[in-house]
Amino acid sequence: MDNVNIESVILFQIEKASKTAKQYSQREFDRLELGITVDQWVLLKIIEEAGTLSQKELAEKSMRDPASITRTLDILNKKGLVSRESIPDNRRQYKVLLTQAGSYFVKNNMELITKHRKQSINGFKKEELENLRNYLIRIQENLK
Amino acid sequence: MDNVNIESVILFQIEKASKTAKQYSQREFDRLELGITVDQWVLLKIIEEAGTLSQKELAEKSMRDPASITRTLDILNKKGLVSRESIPDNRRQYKVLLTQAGSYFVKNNMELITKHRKQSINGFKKEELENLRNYLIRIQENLK
DNA sequence: GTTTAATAATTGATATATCAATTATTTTGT
DNA sequence: ACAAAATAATTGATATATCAATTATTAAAC
Repeated sequence: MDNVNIESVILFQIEKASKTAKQYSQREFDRLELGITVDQWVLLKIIEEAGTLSQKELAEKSMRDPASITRTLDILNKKGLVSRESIPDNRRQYKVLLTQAGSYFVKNNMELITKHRKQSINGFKKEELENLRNYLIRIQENLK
Repeated sequence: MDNVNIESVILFQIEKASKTAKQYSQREFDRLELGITVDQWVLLKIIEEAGTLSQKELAEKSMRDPASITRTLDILNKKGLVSRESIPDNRRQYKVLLTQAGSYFVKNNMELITKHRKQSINGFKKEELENLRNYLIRIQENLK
């Protein structure tokens, strides 16, 4: 019987888990008055790890629309957390990077984020985590 | 070392899998000109399964904001797929239900959706699926 | 039984996402 | 070298999401 209850559909559970996690983090962000959204945090973290990267790369890594990246970077730039630097031999793209304030911001809040991450996988055995990671990647492979 | 690469963070992979799946389905919806979004489909499916339910229940089951449900139902109502019926002894909420056209719509497209679901878990053993489901539910429990 | 509190749905304001079109620049093909 | 195609970022139009406030109704507390 194909027509199963939607609650039993894996993709539905993935979406629920994703929403639950985002809402959980955003509540904490708001409570601590960090002044940014979870999606903005993800961009900051990706930039920090890359050191510097183009907006196109940022869009790919975060799986978001380039237009949306432009606007979010404008917001983060107004907050003084990121900047765009011109590239000498390439006037078509920028190097996106963290400002010093942005760098501090990520460092200062990393602990909170780590706490969230740990909370999300509380009670998981190492092997279970490996399995889960593997499953999620396989699903993405199946759908690309 | 806490400050791991974001790609290795489970929550990040969950979000990526979620986005990948939604984009995959939406591309197909658009290609087949179904005229609805994936999120709208989810509401239709929840309503179909429930038979009838209130908007509050619909918001809970879909993990969305009641305001957003109101507006999406307006859209689905304009498309002729859902209706709101008044409840005799309760003038504060409605019974949301599918119209006949909505009911046909769900039936007619269920096969496509089932194909997507199967594609997403292609190559998974039964046991792996059970594990994955279990992991996702545990993560949600951890974050509520 | 009447006031107060809680609830369901809606609306307005604002934020963000997405698509298509546009601009500026760089790369490719001939 | 030059025209055509491709690319990166931006902008405008539109859709949707979210929060807070509002309205209408029902349940509760006294």
